[in-house]
Amino acid sequence: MNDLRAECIARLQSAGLRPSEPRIAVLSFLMKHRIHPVAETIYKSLAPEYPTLSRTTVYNTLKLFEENKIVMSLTIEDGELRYDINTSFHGHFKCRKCHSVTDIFLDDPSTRVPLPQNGCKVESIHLDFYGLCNDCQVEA
Amino acid sequence: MNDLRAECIARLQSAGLRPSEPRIAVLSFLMKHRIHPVAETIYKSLAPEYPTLSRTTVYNTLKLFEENKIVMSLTIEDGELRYDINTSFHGHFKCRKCHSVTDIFLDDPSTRVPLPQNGCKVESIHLDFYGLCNDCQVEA
DNA sequence: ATATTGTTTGTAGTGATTACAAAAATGTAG
DNA sequence: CTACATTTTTGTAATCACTACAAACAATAT
Repeated sequence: MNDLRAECIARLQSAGLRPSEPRIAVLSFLMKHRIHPVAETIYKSLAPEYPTLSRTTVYNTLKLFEENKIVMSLTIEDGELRYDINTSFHGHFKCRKCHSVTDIFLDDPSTRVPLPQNGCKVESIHLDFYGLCNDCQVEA
Repeated sequence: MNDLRAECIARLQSAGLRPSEPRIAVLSFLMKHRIHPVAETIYKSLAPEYPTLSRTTVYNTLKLFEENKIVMSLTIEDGELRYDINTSFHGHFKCRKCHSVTDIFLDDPSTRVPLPQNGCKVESIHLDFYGLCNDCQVEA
């Protein structure tokens, strides 16, 4: 179980960030639970184990991670900023019933996602799908 | 200039909505200015001509339009819900400098956008590009 | 040890959106 | 036309995610 912790520490250090307890905790959560959580989810999950942890710290830490390319943020739906530990290009699917967000991996995204042909300089791409996930189709 | 007004009225009626003045005004704005505006932009723009118009009415009207498939909403960036009068599938480009949002049309989206292969039922797709638009590259 | 810098915390604020209930407008039945 | 019902609009207050800020705390350097 300390493999994860050690990996998080190494990852923080190689990004030039001090491996403080809150940072390790947030990063561990993201590594362990690949659910594209919002800040509040992380805070609620960590609060019991880290009683002094502040909501603000979670927000700050996530922003710091994003600036340092440790995570990327997702704006799949308005009013909730989600975070993804996987920074390589892939799509996302959000279920309108259970609200879960899952990764959609594409074999060769560079050839399959059409790019704008109007001369603008594309720096990042978001591909989001909405609908009903496997589980929710059954009960729908 | 009354062509637009007449068209808006017809469009509202065919959606089963009463063509009230605020509804015509909001719809006309969306038809005329294809800038994917947020509610506030529409409100600020219409307020001078319709002094009694309420911000709430703009929000309500946009939500009503969306429910009736007259517009679609875009969550390109968190904290701002934009509205698009073009409900057919196309992508969007948002410039990080001037914040403008432009349409990206794709020749044959169904064949070019990769779909999830995991059995989930896709009901809508959002394809968003971020970067520098033509104009902003020059001054960058 | 002390100064300096970096990190965390709690509170208060912001800004977009929504809830709600009253007021106004519109439609309908007698 | 008039009275009543329904729909639409309005303004205020509330909500919710997020951020600003400054104090408290921790780590590191001199």
